[in-house]
Amino acid sequence: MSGTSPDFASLLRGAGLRPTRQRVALARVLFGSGHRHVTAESLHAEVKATRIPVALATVYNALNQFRDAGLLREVVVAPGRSYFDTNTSHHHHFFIETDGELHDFPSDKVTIAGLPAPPKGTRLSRVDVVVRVRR
Amino acid sequence: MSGTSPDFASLLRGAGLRPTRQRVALARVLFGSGHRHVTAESLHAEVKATRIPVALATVYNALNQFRDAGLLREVVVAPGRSYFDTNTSHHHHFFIETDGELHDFPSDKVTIAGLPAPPKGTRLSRVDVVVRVRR
DNA sequence: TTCACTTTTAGAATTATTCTAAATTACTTG
DNA sequence: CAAGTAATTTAGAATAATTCTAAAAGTGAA
Ligand SMILES: [Mn+2]
Ligand SMILES: [Mn+2]
Ligand SMILES: [Zn+2]
Ligand SMILES: [Zn+2]
Repeated sequence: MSGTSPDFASLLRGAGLRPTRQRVALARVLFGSGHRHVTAESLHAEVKATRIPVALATVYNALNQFRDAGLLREVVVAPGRSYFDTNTSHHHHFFIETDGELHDFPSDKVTIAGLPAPPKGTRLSRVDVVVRVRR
Repeated sequence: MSGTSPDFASLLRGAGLRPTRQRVALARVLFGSGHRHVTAESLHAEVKATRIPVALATVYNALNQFRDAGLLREVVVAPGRSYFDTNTSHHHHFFIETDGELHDFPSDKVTIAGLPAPPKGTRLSRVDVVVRVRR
């Protein structure tokens, strides 16, 4: 039978990370369903609800490692908190300022024309578009 | 004779803020020359160098007040620190990730087409474009 | 001048995040 | 499988940015 449940251990190994109990639990929550935007705190709460013990420091460690491995990207839209995004493909965001929610929107319909060239001695890293809205 | 030095007291009064010694000193540094992107720490250092005593808490207070009054806008591009921008007109930013520098670029040459409509029940607040580059 | 507010300030508090050093766990090898 | 070693987790301390508190100082109206 073909695998219906994704293999998080392999995902982690492929990223050069040992598939420990807590990394697998975190990966399951992060990558088990559709794309997610989480904070360290929110992810910590979700995984604890899963009855697997994880320290908040481990969540921070894992998020940083997952990001460094390219499994996540970090999005900074509000002062004082980082969001981690399971959607690593090219896309942009709505940020609902009134309640701190982030929503994706695809970049393929969006055209940005007329961007100036990067300053001398620099290479383009990424173009972020954040559409801020309020209720 | 026509005033060659801008009148920061009036600027502050016009914003509904008393022109105290420290607010005037802060305004002078912020608005006395071309557009600036400062952090609370960097502004604090600059004003202290001017021999006017200011507490860091006062700098935070003033930056928040100036922003609320529309004299500044706040820009969040990196986790854990806020930049305050004296350019309140519509424009976008280069962010040099390797050294934390922010540079303006005018929005009038930039065209963003195909943005989806704001989610139901929300109003557009602002569209931020950040071009991230590294050395 | 006086007086009622505002503002400033030092230092404590808060929040998000990272660090430390010790305990535990994962993988390798025998 | 049993060790051994290196990687990981963890509780709690430490840091960094920012806000709060309550008391002292300053501002401007009268
Ligand atoms: Mn980080
Ligand atoms: Mn703020
Ligand atoms: Zn996203
Ligand atoms: Zn700017």
